[in-house]
Amino acid sequence: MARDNAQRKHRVSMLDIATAAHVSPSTASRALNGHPKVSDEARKAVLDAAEKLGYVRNLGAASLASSQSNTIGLLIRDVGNQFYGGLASHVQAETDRYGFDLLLATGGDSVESQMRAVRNLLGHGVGGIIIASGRVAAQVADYAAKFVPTVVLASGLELPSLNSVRIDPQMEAKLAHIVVDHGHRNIAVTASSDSLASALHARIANFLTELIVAGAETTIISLANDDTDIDKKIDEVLDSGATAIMAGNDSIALSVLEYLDSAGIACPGEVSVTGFDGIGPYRSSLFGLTTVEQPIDKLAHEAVKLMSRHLHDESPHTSQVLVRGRFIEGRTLGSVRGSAN
Amino acid sequence: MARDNAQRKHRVSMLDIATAAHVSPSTASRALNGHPKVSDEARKAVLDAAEKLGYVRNLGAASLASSQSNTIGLLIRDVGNQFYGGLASHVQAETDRYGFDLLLATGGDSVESQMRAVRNLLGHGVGGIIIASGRVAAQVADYAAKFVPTVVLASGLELPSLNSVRIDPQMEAKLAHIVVDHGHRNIAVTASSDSLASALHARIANFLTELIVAGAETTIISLANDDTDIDKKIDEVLDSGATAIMAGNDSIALSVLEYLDSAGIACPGEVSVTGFDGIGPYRSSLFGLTTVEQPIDKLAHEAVKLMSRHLHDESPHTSQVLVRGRFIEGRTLGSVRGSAN
DNA sequence: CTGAAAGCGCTTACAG
DNA sequence: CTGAAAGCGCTTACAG
Repeated sequence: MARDNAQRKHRVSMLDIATAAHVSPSTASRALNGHPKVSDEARKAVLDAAEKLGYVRNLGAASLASSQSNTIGLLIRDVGNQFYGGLASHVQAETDRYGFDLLLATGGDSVESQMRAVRNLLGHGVGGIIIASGRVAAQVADYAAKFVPTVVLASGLELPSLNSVRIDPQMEAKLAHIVVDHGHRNIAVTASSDSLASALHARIANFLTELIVAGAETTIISLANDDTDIDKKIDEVLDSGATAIMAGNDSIALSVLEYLDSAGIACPGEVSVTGFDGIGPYRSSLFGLTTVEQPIDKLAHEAVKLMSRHLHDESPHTSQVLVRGRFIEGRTLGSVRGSAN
Repeated sequence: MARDNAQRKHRVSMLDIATAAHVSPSTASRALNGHPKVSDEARKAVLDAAEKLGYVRNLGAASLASSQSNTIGLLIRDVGNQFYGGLASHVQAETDRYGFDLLLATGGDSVESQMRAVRNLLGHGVGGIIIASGRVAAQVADYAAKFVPTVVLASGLELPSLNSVRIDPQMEAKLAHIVVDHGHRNIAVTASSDSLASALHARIANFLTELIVAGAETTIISLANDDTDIDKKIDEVLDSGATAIMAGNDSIALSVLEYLDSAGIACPGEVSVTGFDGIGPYRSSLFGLTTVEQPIDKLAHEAVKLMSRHLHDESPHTSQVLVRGRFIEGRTLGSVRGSAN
């Protein structure tokens, strides 16, 4: 209680507690790690001493000595992004359940910064890495996989050499199909000009494939990262006769809705809009956005489960897991005038 | 390129690169750390070898040996929360600028889980800890501060013994004042029944103080964490004559707006609503929410700056930094009928 | 400018 | 069940 406050220098070490508990460092270590072959006496003495002295285990030293690690790293592109932030939150919950410690690192948009983040995680001795980002370069994932078990989560990357967990592409096809079923035959799809945006690219590709197969005419709205030009581009596709806009995600859909609102263009009266992700405020009934909900809880669950298997078993084969999403019926998708619903 | 893929066991160590570069480990270490007193020859040889061999420095071992650390830890309650997620993202950007590595840990709602997160960070040898959470127990912050420099960010905690950075409470007062200026005299304020929600508590207290001083009548809407009962509570305060509801943050404000919308109660016609935070989709013109924008970029900037000072200087005194926010005029705050605006 | 040596805090065969 | 000892990968006075 009444301790000097400038004494944050000397951290109490395992040796300190071994001494206090009158046992050897070996026994202290074993007791602290819940090793079975320790007498109850010894265990209690050690645990009490640790508690009393406020011991904090030096994880770096521990994993150095054991060349094992109980902590897994999560590389996230941007926790400021509602979807990935939510995903991270669920991954946290899952690793908790499994008893792993979680270390998050965020890697910006460049390959370089992602590499740095991975190296940072690796440097801290994580036993495995989960990469949750719509913008991973395959090269970053490959690099990580060279060192520790790696699973790529909710990204567009799906190489046979990589473990991955993502939403079933069926959902993307299904959404496209639903739009067509509403009578739309001229449909604009937003695309990203960012080469790293693999999740978006994969999604758009799935949309387009389905639309084309269904015989719809498609237009692409190419968006840069912070596109301020979106208004003009929307006007253009509208002029060219598009009756629906399928946005790559809810955030983009929201930008579209905002523009339509400001321009006095009725939605879905004049043009329908769909999103993707279905997370947080984007789900608000006030928006009424027609979208697909990505099951971030299940995605996180599968990712950690897969990681756990790789950490424990020797199963050296990689796997690609798909989880189902859910269609959210909103008010922004309407039927084309004069068509059957 | 064509390496065996099962060989992820042996990581290349500094010794490997020292050998490859024909120098001693000492020199290798110095070269890698950018130590000035190394010949250009040696430095180049080492750096080349490191690059070629794909060296990843073991940060744990490094900080173990030097008892120093260049990485700082960020404890975040929930990155799934738009505000804290965004804040984390900015903190990341700032630590990058300063050349720190960042490790994130998320601590759930309980003191216990927060403690665990802090211990985890500490165990990984971080040199300092930033706690960004609206729900920190003072005890957690105190604990962290016992070991490393600690700054509490955007929380309600503001003890003289703790470094803190938060939005100027003036902004909270100002918002309350603006509401009164719109002629409202009977105002409901949402409050949280969660004892850990210090940021919310501080905010509510500031609202109430200002409202009471301004002579308004106030009612408190007490909300549990996942309150499903919010509808009834809103009805009650409306029945009792409230003409405005000041929500503790935008997310709560959104819930209120959704209910009003579903119940067909006009906003701001029959009742005005304000939020707080002003981040991301909550800022959408489609909501038109009247709120206050927290300057997360500045908050992050000040927090990291403060941390940096504590890491480098010896300045042992703690400081409390306040940054200004910005009032966002939306459409959800209206004037009371028959009052001056 | 460079190396040999000791040590950071832990774990883990190895021998009791 | 327990301890002495060696070693994990690094850094840093200390002596050249």
